[in-house]
Amino acid sequence: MKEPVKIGDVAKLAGVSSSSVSRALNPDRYASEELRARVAEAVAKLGYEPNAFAQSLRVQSSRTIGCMVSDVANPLYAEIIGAAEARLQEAGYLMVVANSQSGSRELDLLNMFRRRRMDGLLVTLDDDTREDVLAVLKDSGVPLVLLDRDINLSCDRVGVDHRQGAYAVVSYLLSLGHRSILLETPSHRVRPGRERIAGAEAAVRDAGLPPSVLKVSDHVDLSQPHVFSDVLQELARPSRPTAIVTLGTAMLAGTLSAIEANRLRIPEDISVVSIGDTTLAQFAAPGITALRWDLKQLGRTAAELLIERIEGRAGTYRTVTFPTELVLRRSCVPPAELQMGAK
Amino acid sequence: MKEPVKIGDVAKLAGVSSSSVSRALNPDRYASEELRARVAEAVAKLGYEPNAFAQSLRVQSSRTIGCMVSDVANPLYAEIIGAAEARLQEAGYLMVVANSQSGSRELDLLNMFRRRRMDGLLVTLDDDTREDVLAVLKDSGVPLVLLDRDINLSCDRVGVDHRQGAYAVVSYLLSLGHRSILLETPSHRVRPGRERIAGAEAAVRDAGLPPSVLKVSDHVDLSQPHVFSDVLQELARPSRPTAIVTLGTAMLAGTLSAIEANRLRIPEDISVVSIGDTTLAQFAAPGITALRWDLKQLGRTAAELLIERIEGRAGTYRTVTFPTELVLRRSCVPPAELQMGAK
DNA sequence: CTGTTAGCGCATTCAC
DNA sequence: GTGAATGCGCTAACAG
Repeated sequence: MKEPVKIGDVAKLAGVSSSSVSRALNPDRYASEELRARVAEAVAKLGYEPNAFAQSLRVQSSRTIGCMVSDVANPLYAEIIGAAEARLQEAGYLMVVANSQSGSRELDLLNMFRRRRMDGLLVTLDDDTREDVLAVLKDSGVPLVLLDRDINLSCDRVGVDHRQGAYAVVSYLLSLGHRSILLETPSHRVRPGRERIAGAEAAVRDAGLPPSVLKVSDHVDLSQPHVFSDVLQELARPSRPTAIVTLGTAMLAGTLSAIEANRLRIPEDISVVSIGDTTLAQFAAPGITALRWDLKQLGRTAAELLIERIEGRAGTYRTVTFPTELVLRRSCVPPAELQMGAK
Repeated sequence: MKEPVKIGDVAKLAGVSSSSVSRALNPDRYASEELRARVAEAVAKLGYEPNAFAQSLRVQSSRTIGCMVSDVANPLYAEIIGAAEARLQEAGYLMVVANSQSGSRELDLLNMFRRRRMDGLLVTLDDDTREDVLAVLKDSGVPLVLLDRDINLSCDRVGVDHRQGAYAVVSYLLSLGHRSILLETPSHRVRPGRERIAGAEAAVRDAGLPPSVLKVSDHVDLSQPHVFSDVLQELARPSRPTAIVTLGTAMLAGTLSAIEANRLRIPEDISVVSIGDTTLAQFAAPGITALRWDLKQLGRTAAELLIERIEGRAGTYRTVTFPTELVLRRSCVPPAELQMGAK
């Protein structure tokens, strides 16, 4: 391997004390121009990089933030993380990212973060109601930004207006004449699930229709095979849904497979709406009407709030909620019994 | 915030010295059962978490590995990263992930990693040929696993057999009768690009056909809009391709958009193959024939190689290459002029 | 088996 | 403006 060059080596080469090197390297501290120049030269020659541990130990700040999500590979998260990381980089922070494996590792990970004295946390829990996780989070002692979660904690939040979004989606389907709608969503254990369900139910209510119009199937396991078998089952019922609303991730893939397996055609036999405008929704056959929101902006904002809080530039806790927009494609038409013309 | 409890506090409460606490907390070190018990109790009562900086400073190991990719949100990377992170977690490592923003930040990030004394690196460069980046990598002094890159460095590697894959894809298209194939791929600045191009060219050669059968369009910008306009242009030529091969990421999305914008039908008017079996390829209209490889296994293996190397259990440098498999779907048929029957 | 001492590499007092 | 001493929290020698 290599020799780790330390501040003393630089000092020796530059013919100054190590405190001078430290000062020369720190922009907002006294140091003559000449000293800075000599130090810079020595640093370059030696390829010196300060040891961040020693710095952190001294300064009590790691310039690292921890990010915990249930699954990094979920495209909805990946986009957010990418944008957040970019913003953090600009501000000189590094980001640690950790999969909580659908919640099972949340406690361990949070403790890991604590040991490393993360300056801040970007978190999306797998279950808003787990008291033990909440407790750890509460006395973690560092700024926290919640990603689309709603737990009883003093912290900043960014989220999506899923309620309004689901309301819009379901209203749209009702207006087309659908009276048997299946909503496939993550469970009410997390905010998006709860809000979505509430929004969908409100739409039915406001339309003066009975609750039975809406069937909610909420999942903890969001994987493609799991959703596949669930939708398959729903399609097998005598009163099968005429429209399905589902997340635009692997859940949409599972749903589309199940529809295909049943030899149903979209939209003639069944309408589909994707929650989240993924490339999958855009290019599926046919294009899937989707609820869109700005993932990049969300990630960036989360990072922004966190940075401001860490650097003491933030006041009262803020909640930024992003609106959604319904993108119409060809996957939705009135239910078969209302369709006129050919067939 | 909160009071940071340190080892001394635990020692005091347990009525022992801080070295005893340290020992009691470290499994492979002498300590009586009674001591361990008392310390454990004090730790629990105080909610003590050792300061990882102090530990790292002392032990000269961060138990953190740095991962740098051009874009975390690229589903092909996201999957790999997720799997690698899971394996690293098992081994007690945390993973820092950083976007190199298509290469522009590689140098900075590598230096950041060095400051933090990462125990190992998982890296995929944006350009295999940049000498400055290579130099930094070379004397980074820590174990490195290259993800599908091929640079002149002593390190472990995991990769995909893109050459064989591209060979298979192009051979297949040629066998269908295509004589004008467009390959959309990342540039020859990176291994996958080079290998792919070489494999495709070999397939043409081995079929005894002239090189002009294959048109390679290699990109540095892999974004959807960029590929869209490129493909649009290619489709506008008098001798437009009868088959397109493209990456299954945003590039595929861009390609499909361009085809759609041209009102061409897949596969009647044009055949399409996706390199990488993404959900997009699976559910596009119609299903896109795709080249598949095991991303999860690749990520996991990368982590594995790195861990073994860090822990001194590795000998000579290894290169693990994953095979590809062609998944046939409905997006490929003989070119229009060879099709019989209707139309 | 346990307590005492020292030092990991750096930033920061305090003198000069 | 710069150098000498001190300590961030921890683990590893060394004694006992």
